[in-house]
Amino acid sequence: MTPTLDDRGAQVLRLVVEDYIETAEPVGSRTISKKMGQVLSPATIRNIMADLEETGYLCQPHTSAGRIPTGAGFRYYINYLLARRELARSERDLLQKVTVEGVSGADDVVRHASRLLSNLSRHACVVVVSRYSHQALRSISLLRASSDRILLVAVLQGGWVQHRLIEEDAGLTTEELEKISGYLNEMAVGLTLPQLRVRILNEMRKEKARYDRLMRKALLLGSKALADSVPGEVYIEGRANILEQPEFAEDFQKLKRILHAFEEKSVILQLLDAALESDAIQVSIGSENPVEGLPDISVVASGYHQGETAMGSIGLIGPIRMDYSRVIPLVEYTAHLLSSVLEHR
Amino acid sequence: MTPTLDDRGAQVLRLVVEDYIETAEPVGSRTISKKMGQVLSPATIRNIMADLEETGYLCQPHTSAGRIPTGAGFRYYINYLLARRELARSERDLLQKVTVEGVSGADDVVRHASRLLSNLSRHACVVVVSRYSHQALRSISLLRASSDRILLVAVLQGGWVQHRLIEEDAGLTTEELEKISGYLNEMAVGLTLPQLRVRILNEMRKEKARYDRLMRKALLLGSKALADSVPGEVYIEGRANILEQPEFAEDFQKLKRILHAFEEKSVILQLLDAALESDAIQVSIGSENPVEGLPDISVVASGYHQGETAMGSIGLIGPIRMDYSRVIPLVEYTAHLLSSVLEHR
DNA sequence: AATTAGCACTCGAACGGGTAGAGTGCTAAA
DNA sequence: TTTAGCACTCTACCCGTTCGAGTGCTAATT
Repeated sequence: MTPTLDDRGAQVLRLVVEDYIETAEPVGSRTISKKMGQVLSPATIRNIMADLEETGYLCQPHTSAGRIPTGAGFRYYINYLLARRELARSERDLLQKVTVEGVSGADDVVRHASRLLSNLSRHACVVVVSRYSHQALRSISLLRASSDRILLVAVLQGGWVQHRLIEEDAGLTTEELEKISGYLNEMAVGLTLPQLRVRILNEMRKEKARYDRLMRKALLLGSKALADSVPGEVYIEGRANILEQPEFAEDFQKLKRILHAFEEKSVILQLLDAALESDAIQVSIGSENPVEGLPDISVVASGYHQGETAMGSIGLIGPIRMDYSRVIPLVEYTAHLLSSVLEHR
Repeated sequence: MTPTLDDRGAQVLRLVVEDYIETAEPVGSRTISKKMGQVLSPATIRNIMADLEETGYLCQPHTSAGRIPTGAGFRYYINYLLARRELARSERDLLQKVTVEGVSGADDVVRHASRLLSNLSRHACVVVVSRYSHQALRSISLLRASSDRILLVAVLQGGWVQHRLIEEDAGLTTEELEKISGYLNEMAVGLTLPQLRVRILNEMRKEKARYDRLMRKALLLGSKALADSVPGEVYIEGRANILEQPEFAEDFQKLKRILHAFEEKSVILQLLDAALESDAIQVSIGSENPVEGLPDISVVASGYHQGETAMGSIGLIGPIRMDYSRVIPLVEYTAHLLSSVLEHR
């Protein structure tokens, strides 16, 4: 599929991409010639660049400017030319420390990781926790919250806690509540929330004929609590990093589109969707990303999991001109870290 | 203190402010003359405006431009000249509906309100929930979260739920846990979280001499859970509205400062701090606000409460040139709404 | 056959002058 | 006290010029 380049072409492409990542300016033949130690003259480079332009890897913003990489150029770079710059020991330690230390719930873990990742990368970091619903239940408890409200607390496999208030007028005594709790627990443990929901609906059909008032109550409360599906959470840290990118500072329209996107949970979810199920890094460059109307950003994301279950994804959002050689190892490491920290919860 | 203006001066000031709020452009004498139905000629208006400039209510960005109001000008306008534009019935209904409907926890209530308020006002809306710690406890429960973690769930007066995971290696049985729960509950009910903390520390001192193992455990767990103070929450909705303001679209530096501020919880807390204790609307104009380095924004905020307890504040953040006549009633109504909705939780 | 020097060409950014227009302040008349 | 009149000021905008970076092409060189 992708046309393969000869060595020289590849090297020039690599240098152009890397220079452009660094400067955000079109790259000229002279610059590349210098970077190669003047093994080839600017004129030769020009010929090579003209070829690269024909192949679709480079383009010119206008006739008398240098070249900038196209989406395809970046794609080729990432697929074949990228030299990963692994994290420094100190960075790994920092991430590890911050992620583990002084945080209690699994929610805190991902938030801390996100914050730090955005700081280290100087890009906006997004974490999606979408798969509460894939985690098995460890326990369910019902607590009285007020005279007409009951609090259902669900502890999931691995540190996630969900709670929900249910309206409930029939004055249940503490003992009854405990009994109901017990019923629900018996049904629930080991199931996921959606599975529990289905089970409750089934039981309700059977139960109609039966007599146990409390069991009926248990089913009713359970079905109320699970009526709406479990929402995912989206945390975004370091949005303001977007402002530091010259391409967005100069083009206000692009900036607006991006910052608007950050306000819409659904858009963010779409952007990171591809990474959800996979443990491998997903990179979507510019118009490759699944959201129409955001052709100017790249997303580098990876799923993270808890035991066998995919739990969500973490990713960076920045300009197409991201420093992939650094950003990819960063995201990768953080995702692995999350997975391993969460495993022991 | 504040110099009082004669009728004409006040009217001109009012018209200048209102025109400037609308257009974001310096206002000329001709415009004002027209707005007054040409009762006075531009030349006269110029004299009046020159007076207003001397008094410090207006200023000129440069010699041959119209006038724009100073901070003091806005302050005078808000204190003495503002004509409130009350909300339409439909808006009140909408706010009421969205705030009450389909939400369960008190947290949801404020978030929904915030979102809607930002939409109605077209400004960024901030809600602070800082006073969990002022709410009395209704109940405390301990649940086993995993083999080495216990989940403490605290239900506060009025729909707020706090939970925290505590590391705990000594394998406690369910019965023991229940008993400990009971101990804590006895101590806790009716106290606020900080009060409970103090009480636990006191009891610990006394308890040292005594013998009850479970009671000691209860105190230990309680003190662990309450070690760090209760954090407040800050929700920001509609940040992107800032981008629609011409003054920020044109001045990138200002924009950056504001969006950076949104990333720092502490800055936001400072901005809304004055509103916390008070039920009355607080307006801080430009450099009046307590945060250095944000002289270009105004904050219109009000506290909201639950029963007798101040719970937090809700406010709008926008350019100095906000439409106060509309924004003030909006915030006021929403804050009252929050207070009344939360009261019945 | 590949490379390169040389050169004409193109385009954008930066600079400067000139103009139009909005708005002012001042003065003198009403 | 108000206002008409007028000179003045300043900005925004347009336009032409220049400068420089970078190109493509061609012909000479290796």
